[in-house]
Amino acid sequence: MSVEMEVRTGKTRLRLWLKLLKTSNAVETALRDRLRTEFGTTLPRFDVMAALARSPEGLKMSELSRRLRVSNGNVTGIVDRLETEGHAERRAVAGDRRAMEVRLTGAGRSHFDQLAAAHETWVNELMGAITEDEAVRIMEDLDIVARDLEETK
Amino acid sequence: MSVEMEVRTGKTRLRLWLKLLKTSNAVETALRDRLRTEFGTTLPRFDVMAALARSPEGLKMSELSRRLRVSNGNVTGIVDRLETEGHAERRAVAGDRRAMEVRLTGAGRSHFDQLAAAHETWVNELMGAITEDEAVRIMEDLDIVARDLEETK
DNA sequence: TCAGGATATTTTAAGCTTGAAATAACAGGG
DNA sequence: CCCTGTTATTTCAAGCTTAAAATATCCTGA
Repeated sequence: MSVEMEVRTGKTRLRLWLKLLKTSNAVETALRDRLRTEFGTTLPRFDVMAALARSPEGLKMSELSRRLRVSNGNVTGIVDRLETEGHAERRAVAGDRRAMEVRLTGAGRSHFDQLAAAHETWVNELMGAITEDEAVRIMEDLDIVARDLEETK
Repeated sequence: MSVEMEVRTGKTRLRLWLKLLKTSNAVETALRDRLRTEFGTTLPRFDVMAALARSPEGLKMSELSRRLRVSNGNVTGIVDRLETEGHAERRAVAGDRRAMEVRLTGAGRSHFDQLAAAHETWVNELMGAITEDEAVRIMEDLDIVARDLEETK
């Protein structure tokens, strides 16, 4: 590859990254706004509830932290708020006094079901411009980026 | 389109969104970490410096806020820190006592040049898996999503 | 001129985020 | 049984982020 080509490739990737960032921030902001105005909640709380909804038997704080790829201290604060709202609860883990198991309450579960339905509708609407084939193609590309990143780390 | 197709399309778009979010968060985290460990700075400060670097004549706070699409109050805090570091400075605007013009200092400019070079290298490395053609294709798709979003808003 | 609306910026309160330090409890070897 | 290293969680300090309120200034039409 010529020097000129390398330079162009470089700039193209930088441009791609900037557009990727801008678009995903814009979509994320739209979702955040709707969660806030229509349901009075936040994306982090939604993410935690989604993880809990997938594990009705409950998850330990550290497991939640690992799955969501956020710090332990972060999860503490978000679960605190969910607990205050009555959407989640902590319970002691039998046989390990260090650990706490978190699960959705009944109210949390029905609240989440509403959120999840609205969320899926919004995403379909926001990403409506992308065809099924393109979506698959892009996901394959992103998979490689994500895998490279995982390996490097 | 059949009901089954619609359902599948929906799930594909949701999956695409989740992957898009995950990948861009992962890339962003990698960039953040490197800015922190190698240069002791942050992505928001880098973004502000990048905007200032493009306008050597200076930018008003509100103009900075508009270009970066972040709140006014946010810009206030970031510029405060850049100023403390000696990388940016505020100056009164002739003829409008409400406004402040921000610009990079000499030190800020040379610091930014280093950051920008490293940043471009990192992005090339992180996005290396994507070919030039694919990059162009994805950018076109994302453009439509971004444009739809802009219109809706 | 001056009242009222618009504009520029900062302040404030609340929440999210991290990395690092602090607590507490567990588990295994000696 | 105790020492030591590990694991689970919380606390802390700092920074980013927003929306909304507060300040200060500008501008325009009556």
